[in-house]
Order: sequence, then structure tokens, then C-alpha cells
Amino acid sequence: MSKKIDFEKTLNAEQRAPVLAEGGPMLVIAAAGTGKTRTLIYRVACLVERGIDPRSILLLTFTNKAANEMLDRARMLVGNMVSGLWGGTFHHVANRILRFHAGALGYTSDYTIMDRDDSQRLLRDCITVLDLRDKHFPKPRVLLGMFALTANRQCPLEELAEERFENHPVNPEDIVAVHNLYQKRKKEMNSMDFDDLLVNAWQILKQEKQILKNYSERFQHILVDEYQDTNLIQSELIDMLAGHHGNLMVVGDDFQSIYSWRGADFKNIMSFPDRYPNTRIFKLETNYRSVPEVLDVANACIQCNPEQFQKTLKSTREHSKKPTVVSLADGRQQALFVTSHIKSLMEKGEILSDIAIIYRSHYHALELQFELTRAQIPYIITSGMRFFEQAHIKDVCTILRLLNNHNDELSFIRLLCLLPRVGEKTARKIWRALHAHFNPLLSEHRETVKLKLPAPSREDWGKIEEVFSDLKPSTMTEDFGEIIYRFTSSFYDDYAVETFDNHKHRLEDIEELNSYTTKFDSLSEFLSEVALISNLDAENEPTEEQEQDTLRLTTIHQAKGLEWKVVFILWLADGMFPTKRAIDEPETEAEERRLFYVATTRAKDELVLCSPKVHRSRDGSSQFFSPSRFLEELPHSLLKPVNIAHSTYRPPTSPRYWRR
DNA sequence: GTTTCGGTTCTTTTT
DNA sequence: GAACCGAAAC
Repeated sequence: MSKKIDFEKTLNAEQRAPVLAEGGPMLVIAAAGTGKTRTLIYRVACLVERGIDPRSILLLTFTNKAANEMLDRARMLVGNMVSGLWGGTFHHVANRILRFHAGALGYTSDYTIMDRDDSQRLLRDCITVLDLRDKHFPKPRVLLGMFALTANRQCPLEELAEERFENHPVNPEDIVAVHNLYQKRKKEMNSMDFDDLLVNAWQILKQEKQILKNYSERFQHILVDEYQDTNLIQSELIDMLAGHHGNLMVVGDDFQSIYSWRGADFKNIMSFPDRYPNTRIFKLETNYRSVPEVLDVANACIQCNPEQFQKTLKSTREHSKKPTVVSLADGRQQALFVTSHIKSLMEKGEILSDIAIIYRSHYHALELQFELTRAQIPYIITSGMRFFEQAHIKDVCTILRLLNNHNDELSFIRLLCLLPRVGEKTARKIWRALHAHFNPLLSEHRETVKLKLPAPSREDWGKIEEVFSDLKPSTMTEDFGEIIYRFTSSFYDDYAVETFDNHKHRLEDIEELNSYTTKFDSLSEFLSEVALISNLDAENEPTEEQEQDTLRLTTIHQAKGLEWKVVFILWLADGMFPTKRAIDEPETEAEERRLFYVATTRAKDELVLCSPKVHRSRDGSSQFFSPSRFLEELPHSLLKPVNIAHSTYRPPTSPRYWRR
């Protein structure tokens, strides 16, 4: 039994009010850096301390990282009393519900979760099947974005398509046809994409009254983080679960709503008091994080979004220096400047893990990565290619996925395409010959594949067969890392050496994947996690030496909720940040501004805003930019300008220089 | 008929 | 780099 928490001492009055409140609906408007996470954790701790069974608490977060952090910190407060609490992202919780009840929608509980790459491949095939492949037909990634919006906002796809392609030679009916086929194919494959997880969980609770009753009776206390970024489906899921008892605490900040492109609607937070008439509203406005000079910039920035509900961050910290704006010639000079500035910070005794570089888009940091490597400054990137989305990781996972779900066409195709002289056409033909069903453990199934394969690939197929031929059933449930080991040693090691020039690195990744399996009790659980977690390094606890001394590079989206002593924001140029697409689109531009607000409020002590003038493409062309409107619209007195664009720096002459 | 190879073009943000 | 397209090779 842990000792009593002293709420008086550890929380301020603003935080204490929602933490110690009785039940009922509560809306906590928590501005950046005001202890939002702290409030949620202490609320959980308070409930547990009052004797509430942790199993009746549901804590919904936006990212895996936030969920892990909260559960860890709650554990520190009340010890193992939090075990049994359901905490995680909406997708995790939806998945957990669906594993029990997917049958009600015609799935089996072993359904596969498709990641973005899977969805795009399937979509590409649907377009081909319907004979719609054409230069002017929208790309899979565009369609996928639209499908996600219809799913998460429950609005008709046809209208969305008409609006989106008003002046394009695209027939909205074709888009609907692709969508229908896509939905059908997923079901045949016993697979769900990310949106299906939410929509199907919602569907089950809507149609199966008894299931809804069970869950809503179980979860007597529901807490939701980052509520401003929920979409319609998510808010309805919450409303269904919490509807009866209304013991619902949502925490958020409309200023930090940065996911509307994914269907998030900050009207959810604005209309919360209307949906729950006896809502108590709490406000957290005392910022403990940033020096006043940083908050002045943040406050001034968000003033430019007239539609927002105005509130002002109050600082508790001593005055310090103003944020600097650095004018730079181009991206390379920016990289050089950031690198040398970091070096001088290190000389002053700053540690790397207190510094972060944040940016709008992944490619904004490319030149910097190059320069940091040259300067031997260690860094970790919380963005870009995700660990589990890399080709070699996905290749290895195909056999596990097929063992788990025999209808997983995408994995079957991917597996066969690893063989020489086998491409998509051949693989699909064999899939049809198997009647869209392949159980790797059945020798007759494996034999059918062998007979249909072209001669040059049969030898390699034999190597893959070895993995399954004398597999003990216990291996599949207890030690599926063994399957990965067998697959690599008999087949994939050689394949990797022939296929990738960085095979050594890739094989190390596979070993890491293998050791990761030990954390899981079942194959199905492991595969779910692989699909739902985005980045092994970023979302799991960093190892000690990483935490000790590495610089962090991250997109603003992924920096949400985090803080560093020193923050650099890259590419504050009109057309980069805000992006070209957002300029003169009032709503998107407002969202970009909120993004800038999120970026600035990550800084505790020092904020450095970088504004290069020229972007050099790899083909040698140059693009000129004005400074970001987010800088121009701020009162100039708030910033300290530094101009090094006209120093002795000479831009590179050869574009080839950039090729790595 | 299919796969593979080589050249070209483009990169928002994520579960 | 990776996704896409057209041409060469099997």
C-alpha cells in the first residue's frame, strides 16, 4: 500500500479542482504547459485512492507514448494499484473490444490490422481491377485520405469527391466504386485498416445493446486526453460508453487542435457542455514550462486566429532572453548554423537531450541530418520511416501474419514476391488457385504453391517451407520469435544480402524485432502491437544512453505534449511553414498557425526560429521564399533578429553534393 | 505474358 | 529514397 498523496502540496488550485472533484462530466481546458498530463494522472490516482477499482477506469490518449507515460507515472503515485486499468489510444482500445466481438460483424477474432502501406497496395489493386488506372485518376494516398475522412466524420464519400474534384476530370462514382471494392476486399481478407478499427468498434456498440451495456457498466470513469483532436467517431464512442453515468473527464486545448486533416473536429470540445448539460468547466492557465518571452510569442501568434476562444498563458517563470529569428541563405546554411549553435550550447554545458529540432515536414530536416552526422552529434529522429513499415520488417512479418490469418492476401502476395521470377501477377494467380486461403502449416497448401510456381523459384520456396515443416504448435503460441529466426536463417538472410546494400543494418533490425516478441504472450497480440505502434525507438522507453545524450529531431505533430530547454524551429518560410497548400485557405492556415503555436510552446528557456530564403532541389533548381507569415505578423519587439544570410557563406555549387 | 531494370518525379502532418 | 512508368529481358 503506497502512502497517501498530498494533493495540497503537489498541485496548484487550478489543477486540484478537477482532480478532487466528484464524478460527473468535466471539461478541463488546459493551455500548453499547464500540467495537463499531471492533472490526468493525479485524477486517476485520486480515483484509485478513493477505492475505485482500476478495472473500471478507461484512459484514452492520442498517442502510444502519452499512454505509456501516463500509466508509468500513475504507477509511481499509487503503485501497482493501477493494474487492470484500460489505457491506450483509441485504436488500441477499439482493437481490444473488437478482438472479443468482431464476430458480430462477420470477422474472426484473428483479423489482420493493415497499416498505411497495406491499404495503399490494396487500393492500387482495386483501381487496377476496376480498370481505372489513368494519369488523372487520384493516387491511392489521396483516396485513402478521403476514405479516412468519410469514415471518421461519417459523411458521404460522393459529396466529398464532388467537392474535392470539382474542376477535375474525375467521376465521383468511380471513387465510390473503388471504395466499395476496397471495403469488400478487406472483409474477404479478414483485415481491417486503422479507420475500420474505430468504425467497427463504434458499429458493434451501436448495434449490440448488450455489449454496449457491459462496457458502459464496466467503465465507470472515463478520462480522455487531447480531446480537441477527437473526430466524430471517437467522440461518439466516448459518448456511448459514458452516456449512462456521465463520469467523463475530457482534457484539451482548442489552440492545439492540429489533426483536422484526419477528421478531428475541435467543435467536439466546444460543444461538450451542450452535450453534457451539467458539465463543470475547469481552466488551467498557469504555465510552468516557458519563460515569459516565449509565451509572449505564443500568445501573440494565436491572437491572429480570430475564431478561437481567446485565453492567455500566464507565466510563472523569471524573465529571460527573447526568442531569436535567424535569417539564413538556404537550407544548408541553416544546417550549418544549427549544428554550430548546438556545439556552442554544449560548450556551455547544455546536454543534448535538452535540445530539440522541430519542423513541419520530414524532408525539412534532411540537410541537417547530413550536417549532424558530419559533426558527429548523435541524434534520434521521431519521424520519417517507421520501424515497422520498413520493407524488411514487413517481409518477415508476412509469415507471422499468415499463420495468424489464413485469408491475409496482402501478406501472401508479399511473401511470394520475395521469390525470384515471381511478381504480383503470378502471386495473385496462385492465390486464386488456393481459393483465397493459405494455411502455412498444411503441407498440401504448400504443395499447391510449389506446383504453381515457376521453376526458378521452387528452390527458394523450399527454404521457406522448412520454416513450417516441423513446427511444433507450442512454438506458435509460446516462442514465435523462433519462427522469425528460422525464416531468416533458412531464407531471408540470403535474400537480404542479394537485395539490399545495407543488409547488415536490416538484419540487425530483424534481430531487434525478434527480441521484441518476448514481450508478448500471443502472436495475435504481437501483430496488433506491431500494427498500432508507429516507431519502436520513439514510443518505447528510450534506452539509458539515448536518454543521456542525444539530440531529438521531430515533426511538430510528434512533439505534441513534450518539452525541451532549447527548441529550434526549422524552415519558417512562407510555403514551407505554413505549407504551400495552406496559404490562402483560411481554415488550413489557421491550423498551421496552431501548429506554430504548439511548436513555440515546446520551448522552456530558449527558442530559435530559423528562416532560410532559398530551397535548393536536387535537380539543381532553386526556389525563393519570403519569411513565414507567422513571423511577419508578430510584433517585432517580441523577437531578436539575427541576420547571417549575407555573411561569408557560399552556397554549394554542385547539386550532386546532396546525393548520399 | 510477366518480371525486372533504369530513368524520372515528387515528398504534410499520423493511428 | 521510394513510387511510378516505359522498355528490355526472361
